[in-house]
Amino acid sequence: MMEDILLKKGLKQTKSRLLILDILDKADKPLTAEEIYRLIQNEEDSINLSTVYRTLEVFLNKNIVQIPLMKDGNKASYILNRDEHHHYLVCDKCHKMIKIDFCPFAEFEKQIEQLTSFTILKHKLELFGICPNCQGKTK
Amino acid sequence: MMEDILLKKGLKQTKSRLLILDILDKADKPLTAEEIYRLIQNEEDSINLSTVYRTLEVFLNKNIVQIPLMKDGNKASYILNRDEHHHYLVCDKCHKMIKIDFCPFAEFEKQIEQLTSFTILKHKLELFGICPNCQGKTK
DNA sequence: ATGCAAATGCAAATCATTTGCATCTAAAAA
DNA sequence: TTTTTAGATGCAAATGATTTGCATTTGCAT
Repeated sequence: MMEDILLKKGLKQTKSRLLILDILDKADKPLTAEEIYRLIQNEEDSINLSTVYRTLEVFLNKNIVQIPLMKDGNKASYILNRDEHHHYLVCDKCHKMIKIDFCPFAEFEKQIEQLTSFTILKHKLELFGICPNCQGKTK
Repeated sequence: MMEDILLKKGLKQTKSRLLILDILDKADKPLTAEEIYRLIQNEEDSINLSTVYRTLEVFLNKNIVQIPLMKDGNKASYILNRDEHHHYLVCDKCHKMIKIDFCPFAEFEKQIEQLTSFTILKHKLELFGICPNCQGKTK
């Protein structure tokens, strides 16, 4: 389960880390540091916002989380690193976000490696469009 | 040419705008506001950093520029919106950045539209890896 | 040439994120 | 189990990117 990951990565098991892992595990969308902080406050527990930032930084270095996109283009948002690979599609009007469970870039990456001699480690893809609800609306 | 774009978009022709357009036109990599500001200072001309930000915001709204990626994950960087479509590959070690001139996303886009009922307007793809020079180096 | 809306410079404000430092705590050592 | 200590946390202040208020200037339509 989720808690074991701290042991596996050689990290101390602290209240903050367990809370943040739990929040991320339950989330189905990327969350910003601020959002994680607020969600933890909602559960009567309380940890400091800098602790959230510091914890996320540790998790990032240990590959426990990743930042698939910048919310509103300016806030890092985090998801747990699961084995699945997916991307997000965001509505330009209402900002609704949905997960896209497949990705056509595996093939592409090989081509790029041959072309550039880089070793490709990862990619970030963000999709933007208009959701069904907002289509037809003026603005 | 480049200058006409202001007329076409119904924007006043000012020194700042022309300078910024010129810098972006000559650039072969995305530039941050700060970088544009510095490059303009180097050419003996001088405009204010807030003007750079305000100008880029106007250009963004008029689709004259786009932000293909966040430099170092935290600074918006801008390129001119040309008709070509491309992406960038960044070395995780030395941060060298190269342009990738093709993108297999067109077919994928249709599938996503059918799957989600969204209308896809654009996508951002960032590639990360290790460049030939840095391969084999320890850190 | 004139007038005005829009653009600019400058300084201060804002917002996300980071950091210094004193204190606390998980987990290794005794 | 108690002791020890490196690492984690809280709090407040600092930082860095970006935005904004306001007085002044400038492009361009009349």
